[in-house]
Amino acid sequence: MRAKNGATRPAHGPAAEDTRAKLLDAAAEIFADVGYHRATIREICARAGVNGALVNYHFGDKLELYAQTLERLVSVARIDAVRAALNQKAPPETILREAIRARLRGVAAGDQSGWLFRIVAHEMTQPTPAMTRVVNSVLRPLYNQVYEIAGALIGLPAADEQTRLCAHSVMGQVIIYAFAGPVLARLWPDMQMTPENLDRIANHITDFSLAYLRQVRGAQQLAAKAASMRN
Amino acid sequence: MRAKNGATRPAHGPAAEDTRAKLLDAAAEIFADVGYHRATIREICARAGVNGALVNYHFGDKLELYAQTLERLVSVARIDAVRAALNQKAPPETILREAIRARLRGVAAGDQSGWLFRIVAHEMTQPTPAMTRVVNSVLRPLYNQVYEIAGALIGLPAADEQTRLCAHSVMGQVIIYAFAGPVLARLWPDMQMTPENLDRIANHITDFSLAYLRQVRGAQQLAAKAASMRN
Amino acid sequence: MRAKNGATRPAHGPAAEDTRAKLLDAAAEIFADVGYHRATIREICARAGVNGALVNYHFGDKLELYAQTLERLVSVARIDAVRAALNQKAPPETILREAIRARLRGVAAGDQSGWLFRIVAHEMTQPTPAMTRVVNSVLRPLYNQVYEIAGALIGLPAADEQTRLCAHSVMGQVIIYAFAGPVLARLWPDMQMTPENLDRIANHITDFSLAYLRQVRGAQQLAAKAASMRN
Amino acid sequence: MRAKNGATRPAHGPAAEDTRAKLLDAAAEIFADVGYHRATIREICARAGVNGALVNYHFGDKLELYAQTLERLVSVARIDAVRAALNQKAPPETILREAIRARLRGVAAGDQSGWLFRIVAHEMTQPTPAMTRVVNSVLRPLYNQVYEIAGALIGLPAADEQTRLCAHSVMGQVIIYAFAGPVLARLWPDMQMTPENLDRIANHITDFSLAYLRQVRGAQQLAAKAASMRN
DNA sequence: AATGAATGAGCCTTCATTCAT
DNA sequence: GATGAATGAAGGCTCATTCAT
Repeated sequence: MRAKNGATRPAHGPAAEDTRAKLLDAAAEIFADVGYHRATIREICARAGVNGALVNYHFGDKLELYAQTLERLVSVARIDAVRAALNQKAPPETILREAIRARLRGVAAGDQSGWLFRIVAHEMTQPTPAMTRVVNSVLRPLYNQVYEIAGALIGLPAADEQTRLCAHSVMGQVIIYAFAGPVLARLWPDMQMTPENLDRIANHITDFSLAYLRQVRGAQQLAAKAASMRN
Repeated sequence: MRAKNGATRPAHGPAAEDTRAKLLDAAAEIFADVGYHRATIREICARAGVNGALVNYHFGDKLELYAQTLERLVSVARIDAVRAALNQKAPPETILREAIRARLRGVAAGDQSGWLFRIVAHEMTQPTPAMTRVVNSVLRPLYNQVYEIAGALIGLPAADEQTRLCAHSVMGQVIIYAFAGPVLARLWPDMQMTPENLDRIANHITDFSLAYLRQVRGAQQLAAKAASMRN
Repeated sequence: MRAKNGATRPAHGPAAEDTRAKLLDAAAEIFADVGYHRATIREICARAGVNGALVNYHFGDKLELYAQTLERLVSVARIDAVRAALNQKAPPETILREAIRARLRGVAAGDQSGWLFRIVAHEMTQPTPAMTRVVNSVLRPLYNQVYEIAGALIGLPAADEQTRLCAHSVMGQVIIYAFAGPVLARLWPDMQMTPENLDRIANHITDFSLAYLRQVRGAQQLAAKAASMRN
Repeated sequence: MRAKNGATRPAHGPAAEDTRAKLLDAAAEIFADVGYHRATIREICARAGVNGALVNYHFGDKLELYAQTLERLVSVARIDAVRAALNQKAPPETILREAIRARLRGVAAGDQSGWLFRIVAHEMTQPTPAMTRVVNSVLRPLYNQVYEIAGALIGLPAADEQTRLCAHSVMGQVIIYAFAGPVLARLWPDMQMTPENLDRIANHITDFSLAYLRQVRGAQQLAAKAASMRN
């Protein structure tokens, strides 16, 4: 009835599902707090209020718990993203602004919405054996999404190097708030992470980025026109 | 003979000073690599080539070693910064470009130049009890420096909120490369962190940032002129 | 509903009997493979294809499962032995050769025929609390059988000390192959335990033993004749 | 200062050597008793009267402690063997008798002399990752020694298959007493393992074996003579 | 009769720290 | 000043066993 490799999970009843959910919740919170390596199974079980051997019973080992915690957060995030994408026939600049705002809000909220992002932050400085999975299932989709938006804004393919550099510039501005929660709070005490302030930050990041993106788009259009006139 | 809190250190001669230096060097390298929590005293002593009990003898405990490692890196960095500032009568745009380039190079270099920055990156995701000291002695000066440059570029005081937001935007773009070494390598395999590529990235970040900064400066100058005309 | 000591077993119908049988089969195989201590209930249940709690339900604990596994193997072996004895009006030398051959084949065969012998081998180096039962129900009958054969061959009572020593000599030669599977394979790689080689080994052991046994019988007969002449 | 792989041992002072010796003694006794897998570091340290983390400090891990325990026992045994071989200009039959007697005495003695043999017995039924080392350093020399004696007795090379089978027959008779200590005691309570009884057993095994060995030698000599006459 | 779930003890190992010389 | 040795507290994991349906 082990679950190693995630290959064969126990057929589980409602009671087990409840315990698993409690564990995954507690794990997500603690992994987001201190990362994979510093998180202890004991503490996760304690926070979940269950016996310390149940991680092994339900997930096989710590790494599998971590992986499934990630998967769960990813699937939740994906659902949110889809829902968000549905009503986005808006122009790409608006999409960018909304995406940045949404991400920042998630970061600051103590709840589930920011956990994934903070876990990724830990994974970046302290890679785990699950790094490949994290990259493929979390980071790559996230980056691809930003590549698309950036590409649309500057009129270049998503795979273009300039597109990527722009995407990284946008991501970097956002990610720093995901990383640096407690540190920023001490460094910058007069800037509480209230919803209002977060919105101002989000707007700033958007404006900051658009200044360059529009400039590139303009140059791009000029070059395209010149090329078409030459033909 | 304990040294906790730096209060009472063992009386020391030149031999002790040498050992301390070796330990601080080794510690800086390892703390930069894996952060405070994953670093082990054993490995630090091994790399320093000294007995495993000497950290406790000279520094009292691991945390104090960490703190003094930071202090040392900070003082070195300060000296470098001062030296760098001396021959910088250059325009602020050039200073910005050079600062970004230097920071990025330090990140990728295995040597001392990036250690402090990488330790700060770890501290952001995994704060230690020394966080306050890190913030005050490392991050605040670093940010102040960037505030100054950004303020000069946009024609606003360093303490202005918009100046700060701009500084954070610049920092964020740089910091992501300090964090994400192994992850970025997997995510973006065709972009090796060679010196050439790093320079291209540095230039991109500078251009990306300047687009907005110049725009703000322009608006600022217009507003100032309008204000002066009104008077 | 506990079954410790075999005293109070759960009342059972045919379904239960089937489960018990599957468990006893799986247990025999695994106990023969790795012995009592290294065998895990989980693996036994997995091989039996039943729920992991059923060992405790049907047998109370691991030790009782072990004991009943032994009892079952013993009773099977006894039936076989009786059947074998029926068509053995052969001379004792032939019986000895056949017995040795059968035992050796059982040792190498993955099947049921060698399980009991291999469990006894484990019990010898790693006695369990069931040792007394093993000795009384398995080893003593086995040895008695060999005592009889040896006694018949040398013309002395089964209980005679010399008979016993001879029996041990025969047993020892056979048992080493029951023990030492993997080790012998590494020590003596060119001697694969194929059926042909096992038969050669069996014949060697028989010849080796008969050389002494016949010699004793000869001396015995001489002594008897001398004694009868004296009377 | 770790000792993993046995490659780099700490340079150690007398105090450490004492602790190591206590640990190796306790380990040998317990490994001989219950084998590698069932032995616990806790119990070994308890019997040695030292802290439970010292196995790790001095040996790195349990397996390395096991390996060094073996090495030590082997070297002691080798010294004894050499000493024994020195005054053996005796005929091979005498050597055989003495070898068997010595081995049996070691088996029954509660002391160091039998530990190695009993550990090997465990290794045979429960191979450890150190099996290769055990085979090469303990079993192979032991077997080679017996091969030599057996070859000398029957006039065939040590590597001949018949020589090997004979050697195994001799070994098997001895080994059973090494294996089966507690079991034999219960099976055969009237045969206490007193020195006198052990000597009688040793003599029996020798006589039992010589009966066949002499017979083979005789046949061998006849065959050789016949061959030489034909030429 | 059976099952999934839960439990607690125990094991090996790692680590920062302390002791004695 | 420095060293080897020693210590105790966790940490992850396994296992036999028990509980509640």
